Amino acid sequence: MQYLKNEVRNRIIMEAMKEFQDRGFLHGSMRTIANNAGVAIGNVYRYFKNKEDLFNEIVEPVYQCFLRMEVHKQEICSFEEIVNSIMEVMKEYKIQLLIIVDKSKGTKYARFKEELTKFAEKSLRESLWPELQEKGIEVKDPFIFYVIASTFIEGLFLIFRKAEEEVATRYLIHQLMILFFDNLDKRFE
Amino acid sequence: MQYLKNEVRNRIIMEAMKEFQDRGFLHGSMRTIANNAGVAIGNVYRYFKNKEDLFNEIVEPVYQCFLRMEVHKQEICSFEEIVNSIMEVMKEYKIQLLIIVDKSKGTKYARFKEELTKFAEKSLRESLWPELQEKGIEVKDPFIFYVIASTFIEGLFLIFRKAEEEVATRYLIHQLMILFFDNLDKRFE
Amino acid sequence: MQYLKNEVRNRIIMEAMKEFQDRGFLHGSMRTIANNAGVAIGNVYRYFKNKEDLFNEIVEPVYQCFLRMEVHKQEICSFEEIVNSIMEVMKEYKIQLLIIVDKSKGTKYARFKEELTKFAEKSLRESLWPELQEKGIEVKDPFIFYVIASTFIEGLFLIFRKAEEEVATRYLIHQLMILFFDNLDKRFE
Amino acid sequence: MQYLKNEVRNRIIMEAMKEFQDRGFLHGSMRTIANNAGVAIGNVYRYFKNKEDLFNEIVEPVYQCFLRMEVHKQEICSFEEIVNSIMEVMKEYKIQLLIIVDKSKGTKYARFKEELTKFAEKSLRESLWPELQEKGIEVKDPFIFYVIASTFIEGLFLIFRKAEEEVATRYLIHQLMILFFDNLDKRFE
DNA sequence: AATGAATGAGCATTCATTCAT
DNA sequence: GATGAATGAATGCTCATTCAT
Repeated sequence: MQYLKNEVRNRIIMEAMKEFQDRGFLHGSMRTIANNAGVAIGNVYRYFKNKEDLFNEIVEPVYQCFLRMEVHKQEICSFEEIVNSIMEVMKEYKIQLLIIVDKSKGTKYARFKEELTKFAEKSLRESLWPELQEKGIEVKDPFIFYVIASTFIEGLFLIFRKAEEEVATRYLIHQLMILFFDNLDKRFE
Repeated sequence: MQYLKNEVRNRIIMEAMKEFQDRGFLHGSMRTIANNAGVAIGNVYRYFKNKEDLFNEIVEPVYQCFLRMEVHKQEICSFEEIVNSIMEVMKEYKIQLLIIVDKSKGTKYARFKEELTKFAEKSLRESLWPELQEKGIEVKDPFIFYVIASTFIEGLFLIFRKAEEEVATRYLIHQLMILFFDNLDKRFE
Repeated sequence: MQYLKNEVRNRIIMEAMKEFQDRGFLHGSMRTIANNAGVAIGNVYRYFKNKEDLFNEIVEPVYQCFLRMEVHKQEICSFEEIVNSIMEVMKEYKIQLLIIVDKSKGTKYARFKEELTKFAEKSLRESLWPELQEKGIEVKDPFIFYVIASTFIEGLFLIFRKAEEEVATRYLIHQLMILFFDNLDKRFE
Repeated sequence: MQYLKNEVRNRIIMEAMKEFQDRGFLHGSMRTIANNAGVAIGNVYRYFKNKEDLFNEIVEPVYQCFLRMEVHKQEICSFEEIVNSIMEVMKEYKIQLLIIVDKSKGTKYARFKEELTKFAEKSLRESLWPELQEKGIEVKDPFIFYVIASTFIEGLFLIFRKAEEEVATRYLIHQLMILFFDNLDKRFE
């Protein structure tokens, strides 16, 4: 580590985030990243082994957060806790989270949103099903739970994408949760 | 030789739909389309100026429906009518609709889902706002209407993507509408 | 197969042979081959899947000959028959043989000369050893058999590399065999 | 700081020898050499102008020996003396000799083995020709002398490459010389 | 004297598009 | 009308070499 190194690394990471955000992993161009970072293409490869590695470097911290979440399933399995976890990650890694969710086709993270959704669905179903059975409500097609989980998560990320200020974000997510889950069981009647 | 021409044209369109559905506009391969259509690659370019044009040809009818919907907004501005329109389009142009929604990255239709959402949002907002104001309910951030519209539309397409049988589809969409809009105003209180 | 095709293919093969002969597989440049063949680089890949495939196309026939030779070991195991086989191949595939022998580093054929040498050594040893034992001659280091086989084969290819006319080639190889093998057993005494 | 400089220089040379021995001039990596020598890559270029120069530095002494041999040809023209010279060089510069012979593709020494062979051939021819003419033996194609020289030298280096112990090496070379040159003239009859 | 970050030409390969036949 | 051979710009990546520190 000599002069500049970290600054250059950061510049590359920043431009890579822009590029992957714009064009996704598959179409993001290493040359474009290098040019925009004001760095020769060869130099990028001093900092990152290859395109996949550069992508991973951006996105791995976010992924690790979710692995940890899955490990602690027992304790935090309530839907609200999942949402809190996501928001926690969001605070620190906004762009990275949006990249792993929207732009990771072609990488090992490609199914991240799907996994996240399945995880959320499971939690949702586990909390809702007993309630509904108690009330004698029959759910004809359980795929609806997946739809709820998926659209809710979509809504969450929509807010994140748009969000610039924390108070507004909190309000929107709070509102979203009310809209989605307040008296949710009654709406199945 | 108009008949022959149309037959070839249709074969190309059909294989293009499969290819774009599978791999999206950006990754869909003209060569693959030509091969699967049993047509020389050069001949594809007699029927369609280029890849974008071929894509447009597939997707434009769906887009036109949407444009018409926008033009007639006075008459069909209720949210339910929008949903009905989408379902109408869906019946005739299922694959095309899913392509324009999911696989149009890299084309001028890339923002279709967004536009559709904005349109739906407007309608939703127009029907909801007066109701809420009557009740003296204040909505701090109207972006929430966009979120509702977007997630609902997401849910709709989720069901379409999954759907194989009409009865199940209808049930799921019915359920979805109840979950999203039943007593929606109360959930803002 | 339309106009020109075979002619172009041959031109590519010919220039590839020159290039691989000059610079070996690893350093031979596809661009150079394309340029010298008067063909766009992309077009080369219509005829050959990749560099390795182009190399194989050149060299595989020669390799097949030797596989056949190994299969028929029982019948043609005498050293002279091996030489005859090599010469047979040489007549048809001179450059190809020299390429597989000298320029195949980086391909699956890289150990071809070594294998050929081992094969020749085995045959030589099997014919020589009994003779020597009969005469009570002790060979302190059997590596000498490998050296004989290897240098002889080297000599063979040297002649091939130089050879332009068949009569001269035949004479040289005849002479080489006399020099190497005439009274070879006596020279161990 | 001459002492320090020489120590570094030697370390570079040593690691370069290993690298060129392993991977040849063309594939040998300056970075690897620098790393293994525990020296910054830039510093290598203070000691050696470029890769070729570093290679030359390793190999030049051996080449000089050969040049001296050529200059003194009047005195040392007998074939045996050439072999002795090679073995002399071998003792001091084993690795360097094997490098210049086997790994110099891409450098000005690429044809070293050929030159050496030509030199040996000349000497061989000069000693053999009169003998043969005396006996009235006609050699149809004098290229055979080149072949003998070349294969013999090949054998020599084969033994050197394999050799680990001096006694075995001496025995093998002795055996080789008998096999190649004992009654060589008779084998032309 | 020494460092290692930076450079950029080079590589094999892909693919939308063109055009001679 | 139709063919598919030909084009060449673009991709990810490597590595000898340079140069600011």
